[in-house]
Amino acid sequence: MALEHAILVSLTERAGSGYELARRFDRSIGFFWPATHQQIYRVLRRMDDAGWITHTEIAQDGRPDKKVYEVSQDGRSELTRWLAEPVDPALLRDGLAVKLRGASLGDTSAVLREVERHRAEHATRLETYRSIQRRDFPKPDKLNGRELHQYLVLRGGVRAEESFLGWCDEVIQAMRSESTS
Amino acid sequence: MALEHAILVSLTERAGSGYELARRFDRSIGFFWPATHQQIYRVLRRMDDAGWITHTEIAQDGRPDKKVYEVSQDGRSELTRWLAEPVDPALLRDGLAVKLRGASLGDTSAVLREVERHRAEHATRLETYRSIQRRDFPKPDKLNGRELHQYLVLRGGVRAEESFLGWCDEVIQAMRSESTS
DNA sequence: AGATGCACTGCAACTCGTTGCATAGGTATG
DNA sequence: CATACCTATGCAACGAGTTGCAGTGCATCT
Repeated sequence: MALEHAILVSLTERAGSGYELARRFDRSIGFFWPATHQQIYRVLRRMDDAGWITHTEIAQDGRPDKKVYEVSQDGRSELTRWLAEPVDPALLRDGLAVKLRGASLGDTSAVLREVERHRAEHATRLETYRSIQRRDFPKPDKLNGRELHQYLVLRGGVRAEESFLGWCDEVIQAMRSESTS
Repeated sequence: MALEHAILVSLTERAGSGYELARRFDRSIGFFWPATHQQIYRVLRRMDDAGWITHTEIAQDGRPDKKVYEVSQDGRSELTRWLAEPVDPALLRDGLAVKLRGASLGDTSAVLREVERHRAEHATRLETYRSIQRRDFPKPDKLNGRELHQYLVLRGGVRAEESFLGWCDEVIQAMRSESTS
């Protein structure tokens, strides 16, 4: 019961087709709530049936018609209702931690290489978030309302990636000095 | 394809019944790979069918018989195979971030209270991890092998919760000073 | 000319994960 | 004495999420 709400938030900011939503998820809200185009299409249909959104078919030449969705009054009510309701705190679910815990039952150096690979991946994501921050929020002190909230969400991403990165470094260092001792 | 492996890691450390595994998940490995008893029972059966584990039925009086599972040779091979294979870096999936992004479409102060609630929850988890660290790993410099790896996993939990906590504080501060300006 | 890729929607089949319930005797709490 | 929780396993039903495939037509690369 939450992809619905992520879509409502995104569609309230701007109407769009399923495809456009999927692109947006790849670039922004999906950093914190990942979803594939398949999930999005299915949920859009369900939301349409429930009356939370309406669509307008737009004929295009050269490519298939698209359905542009908008949030209805019912959808807006549902969104405000949900905003006032508690959500579960984010749970970690990290395969790398499981591997690390089992590392001594297999090839420890392969696990170490895996940690190094994850380190690189997290560094890339961190750089992505930081460049968005530089581009869209150069003066964070001046923000308020929706822009402030978007900035704060991005800060969460930056902090999470910094934390992962620091952890990878700690693990790499500990495992290296162990194997040479 | 990963709860299997978390179970293999846990069962390799010690044999146990489905119920015991579910308790263990609540207290340790499940911090990084949550699972309910239902999931665990179902996956145990599948793993048993695949020959990765074997079970011994143990009659008990006063309570139902239990099946104690052990990792087989095939299970050990599967585990080492998996350890050498890449896993996807952990994805965030945080309902609070979605709410924050939509905060200005509803009751902003309700969202702020929600952030405060999450802050308290993360502080509790952090204290849990820290007390495990104090109890089980008072001298982290001396560790190696399996114990070192367990310690490092716990460090990941500590870092993640510290990061969430810091984020909550940043959000709370920014939202409070906005509403009074 | 042929291959690849993008824009756009969607079906089908599957696994993963959650929730509610059932059973059954035990022990602890009020 | 009643209520509730603990141990222990499991079914049934549902919703969430993934993967593979399919079709159309234009644009771009080789």
